[in-house]
Amino acid sequence: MRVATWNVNSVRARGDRIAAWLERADVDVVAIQETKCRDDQFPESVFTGLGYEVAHHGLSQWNGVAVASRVGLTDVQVAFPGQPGWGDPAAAEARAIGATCGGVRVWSLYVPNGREVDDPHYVYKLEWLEQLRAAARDWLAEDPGAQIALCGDWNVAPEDGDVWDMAEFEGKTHVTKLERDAFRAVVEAGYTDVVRPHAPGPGVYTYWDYKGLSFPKRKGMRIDFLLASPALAARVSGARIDRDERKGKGASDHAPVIVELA
DNA sequence: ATGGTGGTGCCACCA
Repeated sequence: MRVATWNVNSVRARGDRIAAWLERADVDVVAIQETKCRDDQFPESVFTGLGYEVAHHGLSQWNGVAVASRVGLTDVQVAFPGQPGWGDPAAAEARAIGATCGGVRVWSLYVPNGREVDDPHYVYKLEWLEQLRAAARDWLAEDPGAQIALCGDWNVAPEDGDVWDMAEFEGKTHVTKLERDAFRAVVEAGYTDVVRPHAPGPGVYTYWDYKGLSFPKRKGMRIDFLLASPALAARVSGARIDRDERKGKGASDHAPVIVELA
């Protein structure tokens, strides 16, 4: 079985490209982030036309997450328990959806960006990661043998080698100690980054800004991860970042990340 | 040498 995570940066602007990638990559399950649409705008046929079932959660033109699967899709859950909200009054944004696919509990997660270190969105980001950690810890406490995949755009570069130049990130988000601590806390709750051993850095990225020719200049960041519970991590036989999908006209600014399960 | 979205016809917001 093959499971992927991909921030598509608009499912409507990239329907053809997503369909072509699904055919090429031959994945069984894909967790998608940044669909940038409401449920009533979601182009289901992109997925159903290729034999996938799909569950989407989108509330506006911002955020939006989905899980598509051709190995079954049941027990769809929108938001994780305790997921923090944003706004006044605080309301959960469309940043998390879970579904069981082929025996694996798949979560598609879009961690808040944080914007600037002195921005309220940064505090929100840290709280969001902390509550995700608590929820993920509880899932494993309930069933230590559960196969759980925490897939998504984490908006954190956990290691210095996960950005092209640490000097350029002085005082910036994605690399601060608090963000890295929050990410590591999820790992320490029992969830392993199963891609890094198969795609070691430094200089191995999943995201390249559209601005300033970042991709050809190899100025990227590794911020998309698939973290696996112990029972799922034990099944991982390979993983790769599909850097080629970042090439050409109409690409998302994120590359898909693919994990192979035995 | 940025791109997506939505409300308006270029600009604001988000990344």
